[in-house]
Amino acid sequence: MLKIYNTLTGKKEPFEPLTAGTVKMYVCGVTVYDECHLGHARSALVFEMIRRYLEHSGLSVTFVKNFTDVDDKIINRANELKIPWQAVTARYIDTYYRDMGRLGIQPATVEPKATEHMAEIIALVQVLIQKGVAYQVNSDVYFQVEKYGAYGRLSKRKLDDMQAGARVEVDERKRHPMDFALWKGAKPGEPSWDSPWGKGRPGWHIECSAMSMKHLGETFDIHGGGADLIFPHHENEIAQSCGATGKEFARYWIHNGFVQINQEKMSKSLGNFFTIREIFEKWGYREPVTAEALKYFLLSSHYRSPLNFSDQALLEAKRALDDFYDLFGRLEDSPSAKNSGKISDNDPVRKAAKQLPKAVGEFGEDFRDRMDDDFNTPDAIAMFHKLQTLVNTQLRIGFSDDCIKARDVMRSFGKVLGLFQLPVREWQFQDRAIKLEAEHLIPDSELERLIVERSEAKKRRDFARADEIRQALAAQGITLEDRPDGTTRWKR
RNA sequence: GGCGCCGUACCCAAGUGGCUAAGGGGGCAGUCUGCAAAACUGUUAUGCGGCGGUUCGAACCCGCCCGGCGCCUCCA
Repeated sequence: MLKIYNTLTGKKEPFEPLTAGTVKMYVCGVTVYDECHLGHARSALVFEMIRRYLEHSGLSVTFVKNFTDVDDKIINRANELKIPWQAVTARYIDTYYRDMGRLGIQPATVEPKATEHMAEIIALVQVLIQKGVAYQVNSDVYFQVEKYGAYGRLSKRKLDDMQAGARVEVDERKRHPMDFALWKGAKPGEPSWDSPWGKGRPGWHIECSAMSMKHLGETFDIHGGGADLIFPHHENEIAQSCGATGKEFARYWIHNGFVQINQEKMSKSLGNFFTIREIFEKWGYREPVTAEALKYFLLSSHYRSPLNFSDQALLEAKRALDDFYDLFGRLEDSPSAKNSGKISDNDPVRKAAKQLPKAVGEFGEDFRDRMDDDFNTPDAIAMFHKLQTLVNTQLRIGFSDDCIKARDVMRSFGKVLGLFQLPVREWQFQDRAIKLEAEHLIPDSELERLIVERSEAKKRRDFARADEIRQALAAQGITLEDRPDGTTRWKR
């Protein structure tokens, strides 16, 4: 039974979709005024993992992820760049898809844009006015928070508490300082749409209410986003949506934790962020390799925890994956290789290897147990490591079919996490600086020639020459491994 | 000021009432190897920020304290 931590209740709850067998989920996407940074990558990856796991569990998932493409920040950016605001949104929607593509993130089922839902937005604002929970001031429309009794439920705060310390601009036109804009009248030159209140544009939160209700219905299962959206964005979405329909809005609220740099939140305002593009460009590996290292890194801590990013942390992730791909590679190269001569029958290795079939057989169930516990990906990843060790242990004795079964299990369940999907030959093993040099210095044909020469040198016991070749290659980032069957493997 | 989260080994990180506190990295010692590499084995927290309390029993619950972070303003 899947349990999900629900921000609304502050508890892990059994997940029971509204309609058995299906899940309707909405995740706040990006406001397209700048390039995505690692924080966006985490959010995207976390919810992709959740979606995949739900699908893996046999549920049919409708996943909606929006673009907010009208907003003050977009207008500001357009002014800065002296280009039309539509050019800003078009540019950053492109870079969004470029970055998500690099990360290997699939598109959502529906990816609606705010600008394409003006009719729904305006209709929703009208309903709120009719219901008496919103009011018009000149060409603006505000939501009246005091009319919504449960305001503050999601973010666990009271209107009175917020008043006390909030640095709210004094706006005499608002009936309560926390009232927020549903519709903003347009100044000359700003993007605008016709409405009953004159030309204007939607406030920040209303587009998500309109789009989620249009594509998923008035009540749906999961609503997600970064933890910084809890207040005010999601709180206001709930107020608007429930205010309009009188029904429950989203039933489970899922929020991912922040990416941090030196223990501080990565954010635009602090200026301590890395864009996804920067990471891919600076890191030096091919994109699928960098993407997988990022995924491993981001999923190796729980989705709700803060996660400190550093070059070293990413390298650790990369190295962990090296070991998995190395194992996959050894299974492909010569699965018939035997190495059992030196292992006696009562060696502990033999006993340990006996656990492999059981571990393979129970992997699926164990995986489900851990993922069912609020998507415990770090615990799930630990299982992969355990299985990896068991396969390696078995390989010390000799190849068995269970090794292949284990590999298939790892690759198949790895798919849920977006891991272990690359062909081994596309993985890159050595550190990037060395690798970049090596690519230019040694052609494969020359490499093969040296390996043959070394192997001949070894045969005539000319170890000096053999070592000379090994060291020369090592200097260029190529590692040689002599295998039990007499062949030599190399890794860059 | 209000609300909330977190503090587990050298580093990263699971575990939230009950067998010897997962897993990874690193270190050390072995096995294997012509030498290596890789892999495997053992080892590295009588203790989970501190002090009290509840309990037969707590890293896990309660209280206080110390330290860090977040939200309350745009933010994934």
